[in-house]
Amino acid sequence: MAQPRDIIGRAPSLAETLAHRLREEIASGRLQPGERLPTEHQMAETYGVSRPIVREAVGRLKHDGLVTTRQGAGAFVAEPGAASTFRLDIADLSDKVEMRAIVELLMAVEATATAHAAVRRSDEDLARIGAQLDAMQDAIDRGEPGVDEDMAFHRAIVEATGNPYFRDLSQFLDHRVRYFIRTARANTARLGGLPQAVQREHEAIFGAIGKKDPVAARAAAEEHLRNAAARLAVYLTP
Amino acid sequence: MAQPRDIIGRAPSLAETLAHRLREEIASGRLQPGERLPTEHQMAETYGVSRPIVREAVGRLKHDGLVTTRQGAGAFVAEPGAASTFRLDIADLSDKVEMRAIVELLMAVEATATAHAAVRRSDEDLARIGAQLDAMQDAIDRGEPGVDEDMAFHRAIVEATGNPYFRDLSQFLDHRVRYFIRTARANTARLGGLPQAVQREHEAIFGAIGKKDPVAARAAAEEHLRNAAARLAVYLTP
DNA sequence: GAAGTCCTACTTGTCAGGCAACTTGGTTAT
DNA sequence: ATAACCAAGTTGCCTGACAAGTAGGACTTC
Repeated sequence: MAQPRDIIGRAPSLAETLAHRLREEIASGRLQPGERLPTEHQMAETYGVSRPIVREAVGRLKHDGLVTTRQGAGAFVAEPGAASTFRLDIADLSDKVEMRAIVELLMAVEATATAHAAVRRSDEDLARIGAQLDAMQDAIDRGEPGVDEDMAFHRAIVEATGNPYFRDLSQFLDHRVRYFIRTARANTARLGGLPQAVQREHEAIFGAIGKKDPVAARAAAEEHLRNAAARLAVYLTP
Repeated sequence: MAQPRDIIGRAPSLAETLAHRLREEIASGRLQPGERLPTEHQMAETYGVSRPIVREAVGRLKHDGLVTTRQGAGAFVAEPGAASTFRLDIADLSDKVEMRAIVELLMAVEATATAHAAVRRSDEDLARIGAQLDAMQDAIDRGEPGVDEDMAFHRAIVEATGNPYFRDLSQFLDHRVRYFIRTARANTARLGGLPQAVQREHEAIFGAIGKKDPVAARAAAEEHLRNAAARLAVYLTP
């Protein structure tokens, strides 16, 4: 079986490789929904691996909701939509186009989340957001970049939406973007650009949420993310 | 080891159960990033399962990017942000609140995608979208609900964004919502309500994209999804 | 005494074989 | 013809083992 390299250059396990192949078989439609997969013994033979490896690979697809297994009956590919995971594998971490696409998605989610937060936030939510804003200001005054405080500020906002899926997806994308930047350019700790500029944008967002103005909140969030993307761009290859 | 039931009532595999526990350990912070997990032998003993089961569980976390393993060294929990999958596990399929939260997220993604499509669409994109619109009309004329055509119409739009992440997430959420409705209420084939009403909303979206008007496109998409959510609500428990 | 080298215990990756639980389809008995 | 039954096949799980790689201590050498 072919042994492709992962993004770090390490050889993935046999199970990972086989899972990837099966995933492609399903995605391409060569394995139709409802169709039964070959038995574990057959797959073990055709791919030249042992049965535990096949089990591990099938287990991952099952984990992702792509197949279901019935003891004694076999493994069947699930219908599209049964998949319970959204996979965000980025080909080239340092590619500007890729990063722009991700940030664009983050912008859509977080801008809408901010608008929702403006409408639904309780006074306690607002207080929590304000506290994080102050914490960030304190960090800036101490001369720190305030990365953690920055993240906590945004987290407090998406928490205020009251929609756990918004919160989780937003956090996921946010972490992902920051992580990629960090690995692509390990030098800079200042992810958000000049802290003062970031803080002013944060204050605009906070103000809109305080006034319960969803349109202004969305606009402020979009402006903030647009600027953040522009600041990040300098770290990326053209 | 406790054997919880999954949403369908089947007992998940031991590996799935263990993976879930480890996932919680990480999410809760009891296992800090960079920290080493117990060895497979230790985990096998403490959880009362065999090593292959532990391997399968750890393999899934590795698959999701939550841990990394180094042969001879051990398994280490990755830093937040390294996770490459976004999980969308819904507790209660027929719960109105859950469904509303999901649809709200879908609305954010798809409305923004529609706005982007309006700005960036090529003439070929527009033609493809129009073709799907016509196909849906044909299906309606034949007295069919046109579910597949409906999905194809939306797919053509998100394709036109030129952003694969928008496309994939949109498709994922769309599939997910339709799937849940289908399983929660297996009776109805007409997911979208009256086809004529759906079609009129589709035409509004198409018109806005044709005029390259992002604001109108967003509004039309939001209107469409709001109505779709309202139509779905009758199938759900209060 | 300090530095470098080697070696051993440990950990993960993989394999082989086997038993239990379950499904399925055909066979047999009624 | 129908119902009960059985046997082959499949997944779920386990034990035991070996190979490959890591890490830390012991040993040698300067």
